[in-house]
Amino acid sequence: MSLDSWLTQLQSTGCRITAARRAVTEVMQSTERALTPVEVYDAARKRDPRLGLVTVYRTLEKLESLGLIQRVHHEQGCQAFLRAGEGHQHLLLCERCGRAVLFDGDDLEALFARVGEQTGFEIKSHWLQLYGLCQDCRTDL
Amino acid sequence: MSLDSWLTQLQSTGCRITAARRAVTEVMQSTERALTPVEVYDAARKRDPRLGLVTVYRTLEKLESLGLIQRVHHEQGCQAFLRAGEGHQHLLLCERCGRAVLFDGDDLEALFARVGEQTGFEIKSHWLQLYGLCQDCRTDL
DNA sequence: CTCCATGCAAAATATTTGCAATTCA
DNA sequence: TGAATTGCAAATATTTTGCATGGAG
Repeated sequence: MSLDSWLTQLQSTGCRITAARRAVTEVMQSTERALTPVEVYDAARKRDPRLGLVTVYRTLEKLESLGLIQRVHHEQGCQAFLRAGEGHQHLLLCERCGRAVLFDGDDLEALFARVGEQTGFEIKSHWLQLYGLCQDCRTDL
Repeated sequence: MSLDSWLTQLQSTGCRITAARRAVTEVMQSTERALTPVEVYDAARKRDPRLGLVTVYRTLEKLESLGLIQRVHHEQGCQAFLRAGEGHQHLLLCERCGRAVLFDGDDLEALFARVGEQTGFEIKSHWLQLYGLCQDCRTDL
């Protein structure tokens, strides 16, 4: 997914393309790690120095509602955002460097069926995140 | 796990058993839903009207560090707490009434092995929550 | 009697809202 | 041009900290 694709999607929902949105979008598009609003703010100000933190919040909200970015949940906090996966993808996060990787998790259906049966619940959605050490950090210790 | 068991565990780490801790513990022990600090505060004040919100925060922190309660993550927020599962248990939450159920998730090992192999990560831990409708809410719609 | 624990008030964070000025289309 | 967007300041919400008092052991 390219920058233009994200901007086009923003535009197609009636948004105008501004310097602020372009800066935030570029940052979120290119990061390997989940970023907090303030981190996005700091990074995006290098592209658009007039950018305000409030606009970062508003733009992140917009990108999230379009499904282009997702919130990443962590022990230490749940304010960080990352580009979203496509389809049934889940997050794998490096505990040391923060790098995030998406992986497919199609083979969870059997588990859901079993749990649904055992509990009487109708399973609607799920949420899975894995934590570990990425290849670089493993060899780097 | 009984109330006394939780209090004993608190005591064994050097904590004194006070009215405040007893009230918060009783609330967390008996709830079917994840509760925010303020919800705990409101419920626990019925048992100990002099209780302050700050003490609720401090007691929840203590219970969490003992592994007796866990934080529950939600789209709407991640401040709610619930009793913790034992062993490899995960959360199943009803989207309508909030009821929480724990289920075993031992059969995720194969998935982790596959993902580890594909990504080069050494998987250390994971985090899974399911969402759906509980039996009551299904028939109740 | 001795500390640990408490509640209050205030500080520190994090996020949202109101609004006049700006700017994209 | 005109409505959407912005940044600022201020309001809210959430969580943490300092400190004098109170209470468990």
